[in-house]
Amino acid sequence: MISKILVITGPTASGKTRLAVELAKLRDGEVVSADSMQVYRHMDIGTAKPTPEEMEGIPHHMLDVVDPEEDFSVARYVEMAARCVDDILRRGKLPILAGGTGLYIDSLLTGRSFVPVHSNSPLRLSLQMRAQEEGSVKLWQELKAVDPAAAALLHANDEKRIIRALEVYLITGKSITQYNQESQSVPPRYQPLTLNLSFARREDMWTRIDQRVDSMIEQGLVQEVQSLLDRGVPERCTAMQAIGYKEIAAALRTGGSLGAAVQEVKLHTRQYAKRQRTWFRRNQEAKQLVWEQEPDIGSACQVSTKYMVEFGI
RNA sequence: GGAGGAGUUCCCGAGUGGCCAAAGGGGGCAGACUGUAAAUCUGUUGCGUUAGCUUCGGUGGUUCGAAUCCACCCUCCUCCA
Repeated sequence: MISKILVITGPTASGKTRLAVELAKLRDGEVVSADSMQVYRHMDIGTAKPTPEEMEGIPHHMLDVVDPEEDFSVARYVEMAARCVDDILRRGKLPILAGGTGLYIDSLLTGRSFVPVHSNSPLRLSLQMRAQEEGSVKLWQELKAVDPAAAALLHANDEKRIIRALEVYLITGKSITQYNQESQSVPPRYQPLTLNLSFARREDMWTRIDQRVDSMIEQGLVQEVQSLLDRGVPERCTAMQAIGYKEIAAALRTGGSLGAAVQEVKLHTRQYAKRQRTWFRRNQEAKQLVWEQEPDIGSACQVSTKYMVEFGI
């Protein structure tokens, strides 16, 4: 018997957090965040992490689970989040998985397993250096020799994935294609009712994004970034790649214009939202909640409740 | 008023007689995505289904042929008054 859970997806600033809390209140649920950046401590403003007030007493999981300088990855996410979800289920409550990181959500739901090769091996470093010097095409050709199926799926410029595929083979002697096939045969871990939020017109989404970025600045995003830097968090670590952090950190380092950095943050956020939309759009099963102009949580709750009853949660 | 310089496709910016619907970058749009995923990568981007049509500030020339040459006009910038 596969447990049913509620999943809320959608691009950034589409109202996932608020809807999750409202539905949690209505159905005695707890929220499990599916966000690759909200997992980091001390990164609150720029990740739009729900505040205690916004949580309204609803327990939230998978927030603040690692320090910014720590390594984190999908594999760790799935492991930790699954534990949270199972625990919520065990306590007879409804798990509400809410977030914008498509890979994390899909990986958790499908029960996908990951190749037990850590991504910070010395081998990876040397492959990265070789990619710099010899070009990723060279590595792609090597991959093609040992794992033609993987090479066929990857573009010769897709350095990161080529390196991953290659390191898996070199370390385990087994191709990533084989691992992936095994992973696909695993039955899904949960049965989701997915609510996907989106805006009817992208201009409305852009407006909201701009407003959100402006308000992050007002709330002190610059200081938050500064304190991360003061803390010694290196600019190249994953956490500092987050939109809103990398741009401002760069401006602080170079003495560049903060105003220009803010413009960049807005642009990058829009582009990110676009990618999220692409990811979530391919889920044909998802129930679509489309905002006419702004998120209308009230009516979304009603519609969602109906879906939930149909679905049996 | 005088002397120079510049106006290119959504933006920046190359292009100085044919190989130019026009490099490159940005942005947009579309897509991919199995241990960095807020990352990374790909395709596409004047109109038309094709023939072809309409573009490079404007108008008119030169030429078999012009974004590229000439004339005048308009706008902007710099310098001298």
